[in-house]
Amino acid sequence: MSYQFREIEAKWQRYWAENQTFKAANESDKRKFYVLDMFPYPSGAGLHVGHPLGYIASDIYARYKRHKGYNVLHPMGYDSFGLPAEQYAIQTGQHPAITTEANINRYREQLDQLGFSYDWSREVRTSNPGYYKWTQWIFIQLFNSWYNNRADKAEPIEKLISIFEAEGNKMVEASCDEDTPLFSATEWEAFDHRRQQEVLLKYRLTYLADTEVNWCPALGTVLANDEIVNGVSERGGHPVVRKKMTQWSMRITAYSQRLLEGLDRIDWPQPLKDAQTNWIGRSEGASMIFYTKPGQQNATQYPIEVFTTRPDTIFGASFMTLAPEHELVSKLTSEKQREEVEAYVEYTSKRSERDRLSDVKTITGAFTGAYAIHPFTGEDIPIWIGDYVLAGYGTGAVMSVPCGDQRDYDFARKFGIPIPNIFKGVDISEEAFADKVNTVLANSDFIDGMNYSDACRAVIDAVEKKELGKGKVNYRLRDAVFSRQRYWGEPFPVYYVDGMPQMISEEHLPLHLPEVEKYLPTETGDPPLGNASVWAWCTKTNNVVEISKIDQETIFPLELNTMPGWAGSSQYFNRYMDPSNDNAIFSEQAIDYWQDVDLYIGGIEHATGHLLYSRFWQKFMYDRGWVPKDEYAKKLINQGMILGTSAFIYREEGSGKIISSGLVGDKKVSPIHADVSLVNASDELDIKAFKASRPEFSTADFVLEDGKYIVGREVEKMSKSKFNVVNPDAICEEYGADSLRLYEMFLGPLEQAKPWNTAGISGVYGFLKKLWKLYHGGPEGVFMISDEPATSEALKTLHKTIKKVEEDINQFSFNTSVSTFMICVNELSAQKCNQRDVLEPLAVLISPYAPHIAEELWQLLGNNSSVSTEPFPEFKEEYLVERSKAYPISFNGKMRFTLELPLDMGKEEIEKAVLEHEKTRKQLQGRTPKKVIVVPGRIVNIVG
RNA sequence: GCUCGAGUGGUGGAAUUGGUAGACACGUUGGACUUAAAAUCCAAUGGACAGUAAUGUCCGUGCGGGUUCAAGUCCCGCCUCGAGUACCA
Repeated sequence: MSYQFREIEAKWQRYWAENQTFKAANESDKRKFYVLDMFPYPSGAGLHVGHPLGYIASDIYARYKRHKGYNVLHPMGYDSFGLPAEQYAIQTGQHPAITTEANINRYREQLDQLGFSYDWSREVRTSNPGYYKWTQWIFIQLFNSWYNNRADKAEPIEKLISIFEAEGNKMVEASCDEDTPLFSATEWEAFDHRRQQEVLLKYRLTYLADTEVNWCPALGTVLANDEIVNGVSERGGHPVVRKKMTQWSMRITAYSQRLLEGLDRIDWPQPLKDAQTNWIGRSEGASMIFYTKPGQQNATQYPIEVFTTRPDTIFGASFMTLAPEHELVSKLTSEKQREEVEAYVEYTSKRSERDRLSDVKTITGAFTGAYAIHPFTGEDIPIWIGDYVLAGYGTGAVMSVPCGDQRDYDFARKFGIPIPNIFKGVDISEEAFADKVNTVLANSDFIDGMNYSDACRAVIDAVEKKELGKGKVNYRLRDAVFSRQRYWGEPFPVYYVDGMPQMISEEHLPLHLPEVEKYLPTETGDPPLGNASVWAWCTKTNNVVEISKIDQETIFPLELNTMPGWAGSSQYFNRYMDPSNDNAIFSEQAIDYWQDVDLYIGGIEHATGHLLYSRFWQKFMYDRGWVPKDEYAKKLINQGMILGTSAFIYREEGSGKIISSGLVGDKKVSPIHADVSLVNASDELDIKAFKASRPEFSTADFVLEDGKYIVGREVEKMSKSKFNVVNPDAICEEYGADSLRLYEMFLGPLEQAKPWNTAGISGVYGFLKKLWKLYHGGPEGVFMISDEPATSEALKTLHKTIKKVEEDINQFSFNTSVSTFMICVNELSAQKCNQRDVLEPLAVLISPYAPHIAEELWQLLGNNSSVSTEPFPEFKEEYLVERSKAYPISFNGKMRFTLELPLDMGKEEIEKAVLEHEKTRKQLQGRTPKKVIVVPGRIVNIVG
C-alpha cells in the first residue's frame, strides 16, 4: 500500500471534528498552556501559502505541549469588522455581514484542510453582537475610569467625583486634558450638572475632544497614525489632510511609562520592543518658561513654555522658534513684521504633510519682531517662527541653540543669527556639535566646565528655584483617536443629552449595528449610521426594543461613529477563555485558570497598532481588577513573511515584441507580471495558456531563445496583483497537508522572510513516502512491523532524534527538526529497521509536524485512541553512549588528523595516547610539545 | 540621519554558540530499472592543484585588520542589502 495522503487526511480531519479531540476544558488538574495566533481578517481573496506559516508553527507547539501533558488552549476566530467588506458593500449594495460570512466559511474550509488542532467551540467573531457586546462594555468601563498618577493606576470615576466633592481638584494628580481648570470643592458643587460632566470628560480614559485628525477624503474617514504610510493612507494610498473634528479618544498616554516598563518583563522580539519604544518616544529633559519682553505695542509679558532635552546648553540659546501654528504667534508679532509673518503662516498651512516631508531640506521661517528674555543672562532673544518646529510635539516652541543642534544651526546660518559657542575646545564653524557624551561647557556662567549630566541637573535646579521650569519627561505617544466614520464597525454604546455623551446602561448591551440603505455618509455629512432609521438593542431577556433615532421625544441622538479596527482585537485573547458567557466578558474561574497567553505568534506589522493598544487595554483591565496579569502575552514570536517569486515577461518599447529574458540585453523593455502558475520549474512560460488568460497579449509577438520563452524572476510580496500567489488548496491536492506543513517549516527559520518555491516541496513529500515505507516493509508494501527488540544502532538513531527535535521545538527551530526527521528516516531505512519499539515512538515524535500520517501509523500500530494525547517519547542518554570517538587533532593550528579513542579516557591518558600515536611523532619531528590541550569529547591540540 | 537585523556553494539553508564549514533539501550531472515516460533506487556535486588510483595539499563564510593553539562565530574599522522611524527640540 502506498502513501494515500488524500484519504488519510480527510479521514483524520473528520475524526478530530467528530471526537472534539482538541476541545479544552476550563477546569483541569493539568497545567495550562495557552497558544495564540493572531486571528485573521477574512478577506475575499482567501488564504495563500504565506498565511498559514505562523498557524503551522503554533499548531506544532500546541500539539507538542499536549504530548507533554498540558491542558492546551489553542483557539481561533475572525477579526471580522473591517474596511474591505464595507467598500464592497458600497460598490455592490451587498451587506457586509453577508460577504463576511461567505469569506469566513471559505477561510474555515482552508484552515480545516491543514489539520490544525484548534478548539473551534471557542471561535469568536468581532462582528458578532455576542462578541461586540463586550467591546462596548469595555468602552463603558474606560469612560467610567480616570488615571490616578499618584496611585499609578486607573480607578473608578466615582472616586474622582468624591475627591472633587471633598477638596476640589487642586491636589489631584491625574492624566487629563491640558486645559483642565482648577477648582475647589465649593466651586465643584456650584457647577451645574452639564459643567460637571464637561470637567469629568477631561479626566475619563475615553473622552470626546476636538482633535486635529488625519482625514482621508477618499475613504471618508479618520485614520490613526499607524494607518498612514508616507503621508498617504495605508489602504488605497489616498491623500490624507489634517482637519479638526470632535472625536472619541483613548487616553493611552496615561500608560506611556508603564507600556515602556512592561516591555522589560515580556519575552518579545527585540525589533518589536524597539518599535514600541520608539513609538512611545520617551525623552528626558526640562520644560522652561521664557517670558517675552514687553514691546512698544505690546505691554503684556507672555510666558512661552519650551521643552528641551539639552538644558545644559541654555547659555547657547541665541533665539527661539515657535511652530507657525503656535497660539501666541499673532499676539507677539510686531506691526512691522505682521505682513511677513502672516504670509509665512499662510504658506505653511497650505503646504501639505507630504510636501513638508519630501522637502525637509529647504529652510523657511520668519521673524516675529518680538523678543524673549533669557532666564539667566537677561539678554534679549529674538523670537522666530519656522515650520521645522512641530506644533504637535512638546510645546510647539523651542529654545534654539545653534551651536548644539544642527537644525537650529542651519536656521541661524540662513537668517544670519549669531551662533555663540559654548563648548570647550570644539570647532563649530562648519556644523553644530551635538555629542552629549563629550560635552564640556564654556561661556556658560555657573555651569562652566561641567559635563552634560551635571550641567543638566544644575540648570534644572536653578530654573526650579526661579520657578521658571522643571525637569520633565516628554513622550511622543499621542492619545489614540477612536472614532471612525464607517458603517462596518462596533457602534458606540453612547447617546447624547444636551450634547453631553451618556453611556447606554449595561443591561441593554449589545447596542446592535442598525440596518442602513446605503453605506456612504449621509447627505448632511454624518457617518453612514446616520442613514439608519431604526435602531434596536436587546435587553438581557431578549425583548427586542426598537427605537427610532429620529423621534427626538422618545430617545436622544445616538453616536453615529463606529469604533476602529483595533477595538475588537484588544481583548479577544481573554474572551477566548470563556467565549459564550453572556453575563460577563469572562468568568472569574476561567481567567483564574488560564491567566494569560503563554505563546503568541503573529506578524510584526502590528507592532505599533494592535500590539500596543491591546497592552494598553490589558493594563486597564488589570488596574480595575478584572484580569490577573498586566501583560497578557509572556512570549511572542513574529513569523517572517513568505514572499512570492514573481515571473516577468519583457515588452520591448516601440516594437511591442515580448522578448525572452536571456535576450533582453541593453534593449529598452518594460517588465510585465506573468502568472506564476503558467511557468514551469525551469522558468519556461506556457505561451498558449498565457495568451488564453490575457487576451490583450493574444496577438503579441514572442521572441524565443532555443524555442522557449524564459521568464525573469524577482522576489516580491505575495499578492494577487503581482500574479505570484500560490494557493494552499492546490498544494494540498497534489502533495497533502502534511507535506505543506513540513515544507513551510523546512523553508527556513520561522522569524525570517523567505521566498516560496513550490519545486522544493518534492523533498518533504519524498520524506513522507519513505516514512510510510518504513512501516510497510511487507510484501507489496503491506503494513508490517516486528516485535523483536530493536538494534542498538536503531535505538541510537531514535534517541538522537528525540533529543534534537525536542531541543528544536523549544527553540522554535522547526526548520532544523524537519531535517532531523529526514536524517532519522534515512538512517532507519538504511538499517532496515522495522521494530515496534522504534517505530511507535517515532510516530508520536512526528505527530506535531505531520499529524495526519502520524495518526494513521498510530492506528496501524494497533492503537484505538488519537496519537495526539500520547506522552512525548522520553529521551534516554544511555542509548547515545558511544564506545569510541574520532577526535580531530591539530598541531600548531595547522596539520590535522583524526585519532579514535575510547570515550571514557581521562585527560592524561588522552595526552599520552596522542603522543604515542605514530603519525603524531612523525609530525612533531622530534620536538617536545609544550602542552597538549584536551577538550573532552571534542578536540585535541598540540602546541609545539 | 537615527534604531534594529542580515551578508555562508547554482538555490533554500545547517553548524552542538570559539572546536573537522557547507548538515538536510532543491537543482544539476552520470548510472540502474523501463519499449518509453513517470515513480523509485544508486553515485557525484564549494574552488584550485598533484596523482593511474586510494588519497593528499592549498584557498575558501561581504571587505580590511586584530585576539586565540583554533574565528562563519569574539573585538575594531568599512561595504552592501533589508526592516522600522524621522525636522521629536
